[in-house]
Amino acid sequence: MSRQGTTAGGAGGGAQRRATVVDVARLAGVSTATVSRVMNRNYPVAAATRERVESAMRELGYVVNAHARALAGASNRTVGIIVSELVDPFYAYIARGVEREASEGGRLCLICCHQGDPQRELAFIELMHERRADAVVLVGGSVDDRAYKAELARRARELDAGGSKLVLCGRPSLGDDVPTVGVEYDNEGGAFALTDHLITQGHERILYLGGPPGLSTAHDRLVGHRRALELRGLPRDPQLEHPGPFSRTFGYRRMVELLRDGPAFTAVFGANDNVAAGAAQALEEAGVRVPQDISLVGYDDVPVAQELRPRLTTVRIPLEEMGRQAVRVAIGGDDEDDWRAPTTGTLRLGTHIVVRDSVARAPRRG
Amino acid sequence: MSRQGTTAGGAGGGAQRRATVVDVARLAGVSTATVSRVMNRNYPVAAATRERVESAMRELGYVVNAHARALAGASNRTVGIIVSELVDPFYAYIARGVEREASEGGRLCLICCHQGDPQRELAFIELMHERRADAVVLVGGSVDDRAYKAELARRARELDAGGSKLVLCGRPSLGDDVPTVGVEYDNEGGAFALTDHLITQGHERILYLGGPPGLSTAHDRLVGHRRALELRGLPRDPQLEHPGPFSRTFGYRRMVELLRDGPAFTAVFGANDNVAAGAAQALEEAGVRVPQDISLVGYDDVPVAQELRPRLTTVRIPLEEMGRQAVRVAIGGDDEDDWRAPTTGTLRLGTHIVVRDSVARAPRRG
DNA sequence: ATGAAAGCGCTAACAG
DNA sequence: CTGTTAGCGCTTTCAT
Repeated sequence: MSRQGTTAGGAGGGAQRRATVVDVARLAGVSTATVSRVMNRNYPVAAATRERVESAMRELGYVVNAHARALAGASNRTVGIIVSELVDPFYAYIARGVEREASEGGRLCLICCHQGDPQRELAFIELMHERRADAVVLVGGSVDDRAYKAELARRARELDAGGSKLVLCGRPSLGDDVPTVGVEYDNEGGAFALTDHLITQGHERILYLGGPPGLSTAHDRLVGHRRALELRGLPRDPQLEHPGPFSRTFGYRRMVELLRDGPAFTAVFGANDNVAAGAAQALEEAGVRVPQDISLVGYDDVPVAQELRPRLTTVRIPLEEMGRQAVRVAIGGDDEDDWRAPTTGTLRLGTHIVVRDSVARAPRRG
Repeated sequence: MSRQGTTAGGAGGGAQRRATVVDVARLAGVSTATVSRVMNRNYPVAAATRERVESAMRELGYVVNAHARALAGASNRTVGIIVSELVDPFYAYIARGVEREASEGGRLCLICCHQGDPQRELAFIELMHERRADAVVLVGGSVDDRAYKAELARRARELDAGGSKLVLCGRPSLGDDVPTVGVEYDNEGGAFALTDHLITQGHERILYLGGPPGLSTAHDRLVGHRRALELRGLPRDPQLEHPGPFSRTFGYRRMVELLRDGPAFTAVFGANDNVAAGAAQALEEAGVRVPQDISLVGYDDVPVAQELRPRLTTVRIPLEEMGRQAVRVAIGGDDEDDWRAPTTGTLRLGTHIVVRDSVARAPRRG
């Protein structure tokens, strides 16, 4: 394992001193200002000089220090994304939108997963603020807790005071007096449409499964569901509402229990596709046919919806687009002058039902 | 839109001057050194003083500037992840491992997707180097191109010279003289085992579908497949090998074509689960039963493998664990002294077949 | 077209 | 226990 520092750049392993502008300047026989100018191409430099500087940089293996650069004034070209779980397609697609939009704007993304813990979420916002991210995108529903919201508002103000923006992506605003921007989609309306679709097919007893109580997304969907019931004059039976995690596992387990000793129903509304997928598995294992015996719907239209057999009827959300808009709405109106960028603007994206094969007319009542 | 610095921190919208250590120090009536000490808790400070400083920080809405901190010496506590696609579960699970391990070590992750473009990948490595990431994790197979590899080696050396590490996660080493660390799993062996499993079940004509030619992962899997064939004395029919993207779409389309006018076969080996999922759909639509008529296997054991009906027999890779090890192997032996951390160590993780329901004995030959 | 020098905000010796 | 001070590497006026 012998090693002999032959190459410029050092012999590896330790933290040798990296080349700096000063080194480059010296080697090229110019001033540091000139080096800076050739890097940033924002000022005329003689071709010959540029040539020498660039070759010096190459020879030294020079790589500019982004921290020094950020400190000296330039934006650090970073946007932060905070999600609860990276492997969940719902978040993954939004994150992809954020990443692509950021990347196209020459920015890099800081990402982190709080795994459903509001405290971690808050801590991550702080970390990204320390890094002076141009924007911090908070993805997904938020918990309904007074102290938490107050803390969030405080962070939003701090961020704003420094010229950054807190972006609420898929969650309600914190109030007009809190400087945030947002990108939303319609949870209430989508759920309403879905339940209405079910009712139209003759379903009157619809099992509602999943959605953490206290999470904004879950709350809105449930409200939409109830509104549809009400509008059609159907009773709301608490026995049919089963809040819980947005997870496949929950959908599966609860469905198994309910199949064993639950109330009667002809359709199942999974609060998201994951829950519906879990329910589908339980139904399958119990020998219940979808949609002949029981109809099933989900929400989000993530890939699993098309993977399921029968394919799942669900609500499509423009996930990736939301991610893109999140950074656009935060960055777009921020460096362009102070062009009256709405400090508290909220963009609302549309959703729509995707009818596939998991819903049929309700069986004749016994 | 008048603004009147009423609140500490300003009234929002623009880039007000943020509070700095100097401001805090002044307000608390101490020196900046003391402020630094209370923040870092790395040096004794009188309780009363600390109290005053902390309250000053609160009052000013002070948030430390990570760039200044990084510049002044401390590590910036960042690890970079470079994947080709965030929403692909293969990458998502590895990324999750990286993120969790990093997060547990108090680090934040920079992430980016090159979408299969080696040039973008290289560019991102540079960007992360500029940010002085402690480690840059390159995830997934690499293209077999001389110039590309040389460039990668150069970047690895630069990174190493600065005390960072390039981590090769799921791709071959660049050679003993290139300072990288790596975490691998066995592509060749897993494919060998899978094909052998198929042969044991009486299959002699196995269609091999997908895997971009020139991508290391794809190459190794194909080699394993061929070796199993050879070892059992089965002929290798070029007609049965159909390289292509690692995508569901490719699996579907090519399967459709092959079903129409391809050679005879009794089993399909999808180079990964995505391809297998696509093939499964084509098979289903063509009325071909799996596994009675045709057996099907995949690789990776991502969630879709369990979603498919019948459930897919595949090879399990410890995806998340690979991600965790990637940062461990890069960070672990780096700040602990210069404890002869192997500069070019490669960790190899095990894989194993997961037998589910998509393989049956080959139908009697007609 | 190029150079000199003043910071950016923080940490880390080194003194008290 | 606390203050002073010298950088860290880069950008950016202001000169030349």
